[in-house]
Amino acid sequence: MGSEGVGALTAVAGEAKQARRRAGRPPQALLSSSRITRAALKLVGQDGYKGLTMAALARSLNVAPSALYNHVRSKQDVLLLVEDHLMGRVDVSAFGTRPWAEAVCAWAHSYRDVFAGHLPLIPVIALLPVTNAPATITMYEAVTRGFLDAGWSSESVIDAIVALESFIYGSAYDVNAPEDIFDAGTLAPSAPNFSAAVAGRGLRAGGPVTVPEVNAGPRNDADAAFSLGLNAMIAGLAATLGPQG
Amino acid sequence: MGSEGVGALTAVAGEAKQARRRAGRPPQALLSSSRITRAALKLVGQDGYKGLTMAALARSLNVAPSALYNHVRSKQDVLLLVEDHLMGRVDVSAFGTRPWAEAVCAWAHSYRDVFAGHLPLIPVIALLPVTNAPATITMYEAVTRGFLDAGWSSESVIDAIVALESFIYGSAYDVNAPEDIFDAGTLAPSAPNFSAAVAGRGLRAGGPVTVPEVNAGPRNDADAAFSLGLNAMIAGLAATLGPQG
DNA sequence: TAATCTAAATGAACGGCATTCATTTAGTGA
DNA sequence: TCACTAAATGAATGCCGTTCATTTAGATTA
Repeated sequence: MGSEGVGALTAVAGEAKQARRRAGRPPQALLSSSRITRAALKLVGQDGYKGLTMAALARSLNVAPSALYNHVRSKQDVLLLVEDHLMGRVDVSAFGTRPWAEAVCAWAHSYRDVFAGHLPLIPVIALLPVTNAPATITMYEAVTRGFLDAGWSSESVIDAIVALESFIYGSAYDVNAPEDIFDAGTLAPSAPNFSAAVAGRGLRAGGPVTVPEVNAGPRNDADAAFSLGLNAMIAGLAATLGPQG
Repeated sequence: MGSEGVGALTAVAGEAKQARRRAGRPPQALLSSSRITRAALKLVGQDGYKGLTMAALARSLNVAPSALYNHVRSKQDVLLLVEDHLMGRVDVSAFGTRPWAEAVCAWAHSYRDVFAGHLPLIPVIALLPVTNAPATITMYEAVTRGFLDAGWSSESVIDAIVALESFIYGSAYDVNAPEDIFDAGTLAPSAPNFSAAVAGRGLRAGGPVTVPEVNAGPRNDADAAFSLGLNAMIAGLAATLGPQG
């Protein structure tokens, strides 16, 4: 019964070449939402989202593709599962322990960093209702509390959060932009100011590529633009809050 | 020769049921980048991006799907063509005629409005190099000039533009979010502050759904969040600019 | 306990998709 | 005139998400 029945017909050493399971409901359920979520996340970690296909997901769970549809209505459902799981990794701990501006800053950075590695989920977050996405709702609750505690009115919190989120989503894309995204190529002469500004970008303290270090993972420009925009928006929002409560 | 050869075998009245063209290079080229772009745009206007397939595109141009690949390397190329065309619709005219903050505001609104109807292009804009996207480069040049004229340094313009663009992309998604995106459903009790704030959203001057009018096209909440965030970021950026030039 | 219902698996399809390739034809330059 | 290249057709490929009939096992009910 509990023997897991991993019997290969002729168990060749090592290679987990599973025996073909015969049709019909198995004694122990092979699939569940959380198993599917974990497998999907693992697949994405290996091959990215191009590797996340229903067939590959099924194979990684040692199951026929059609079996997935007993637990999930569509591939979108899988994406929603993954999205909600990842939302649990967004750090909201600064709300309640740090002042509002700092907390927003920490939350936003964490949020962006989590989803910069999961761009195909952004349309899912931005467009799908949060119903049945418990971790997502938990995150929103924590952030809302942080805003209310800082003096925000109930009527304007959501707009402020949405504005910040919009910026975060766009910034997550930017993290994945190639280094030469603003390379005008042969058309550079027709856009002299722009080209010069692109060339002069990152002439910041610390230099551009002067210090290779370990090459700093993602692009450094993206971080600079993110910090600039985030600080600006936080300051601007704080100013909005000030006069009228 | 120049007769266009639209000869149906038995020309039944009206219905443009084209005769099958025989294989081989036609006397007059049937395709070009601009024809492909226009056809793609028309298709998208009719059926949205789900309707934009290479097969449908070919059919609308009265051509075999494989013929497209003589003018375009991939479907991504088609998307890039469309993207660059649309970028020409983004209004940059306020730069040079209005003060910086106003110009940025007008540009950002126009930018968001154009691409809110073309969400699948956002990954294309955000991730693909601008090389060979002349209208896009032209847009950036105008915006860069506007920033430089307002006193921005060449080293920080691009970061500021990228920050604003990130916000714009995210906001374009938000325009398309369903009304009930923040509906927590059965989990609402577990997130009381959030749920209350969602319910209290849009209790602004003018009311929420009090005045149906023509139902105002896209969601009103999206506009409120966009304005709030945009004004905040513009104010914050202007403050950054002030002290250090 | 027997009969029925439902949950969860298989495996064979399906239609749609982007893309490739061999082939054909027409213009172009040596 | 002859090669070369550009631009079309049409058949084929492989992948992908999804559906459906079928099978088996557990759960519920008579």
